[in-house]
Amino acid sequence: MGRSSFVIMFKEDPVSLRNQIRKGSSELVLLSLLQQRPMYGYEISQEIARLSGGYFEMKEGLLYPTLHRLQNEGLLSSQWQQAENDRRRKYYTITAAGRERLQEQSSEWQTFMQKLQAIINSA
Amino acid sequence: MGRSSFVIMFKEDPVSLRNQIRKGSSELVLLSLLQQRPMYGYEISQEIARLSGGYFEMKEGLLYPTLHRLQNEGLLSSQWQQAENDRRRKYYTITAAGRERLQEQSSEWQTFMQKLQAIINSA
DNA sequence: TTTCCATACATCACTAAATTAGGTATTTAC
DNA sequence: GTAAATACCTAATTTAGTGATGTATGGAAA
Repeated sequence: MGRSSFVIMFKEDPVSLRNQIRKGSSELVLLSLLQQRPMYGYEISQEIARLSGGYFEMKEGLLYPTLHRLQNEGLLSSQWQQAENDRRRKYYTITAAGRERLQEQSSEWQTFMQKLQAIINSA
Repeated sequence: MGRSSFVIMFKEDPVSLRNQIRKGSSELVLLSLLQQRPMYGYEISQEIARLSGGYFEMKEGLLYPTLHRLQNEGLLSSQWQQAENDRRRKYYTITAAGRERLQEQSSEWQTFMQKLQAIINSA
């Protein structure tokens, strides 16, 4: 915050639609990103922010447990790798089962959008 | 189940994308419906199922508490009414604040769709 | 040189939306 | 007469996501 002076701070509403409806999209987001190329956790979180122009951010407390779960379900595999600067990174790769799941999730997402739009536009 | 015989039952996956991502859309759905006309709880739950072709269903355990919360926040008001058949119905009407909130939620939903689509299509 | 930020992984207590399962009461259909 | 539909409601539980914290290394600035 630095020189936190006489400014009223607005804590971002934790129950905004954005925050609420995003729930459940984590799996789709992770599988989508990893379909492009293998990535490591920290990289993923940055890509999510970058691609959405800062709109989304997946916090570590959700990111890592979710990656572990997806690997556990056989949708991802992981390999430790050493970066040039000697930092350890765990790269996640999407599996065949993961690609299948992604297809399902994708079309489910399309349907969901249409159905919700139907309700919103029913006026 | 009735004559539960030799049939493998497929319990609907409770963690499908549909079920997961729907979380958080309740407020938007309710405000959208009530913008059209005042409705009572039971009617709302049927409209949601009808408009989405059975895709969505809002259970009572979510519907009623959410209606109460929205009324508490000043987004809805309610009036008891007697139907012809003498059944009591509690009609909910959207308030001015509710209409404002609906506009916010609507445009937030549009943004959310675009941003998520950007990630999905980033391949 | 030590202090701070960024990188990179991870877990844990908590919050709150949604589910499941119960309850009351009246009307309608078989 | 009893089962299903209508019509309201609440309480215990589950679980995705948040916030806080912890470990460790690398690089930049002071």
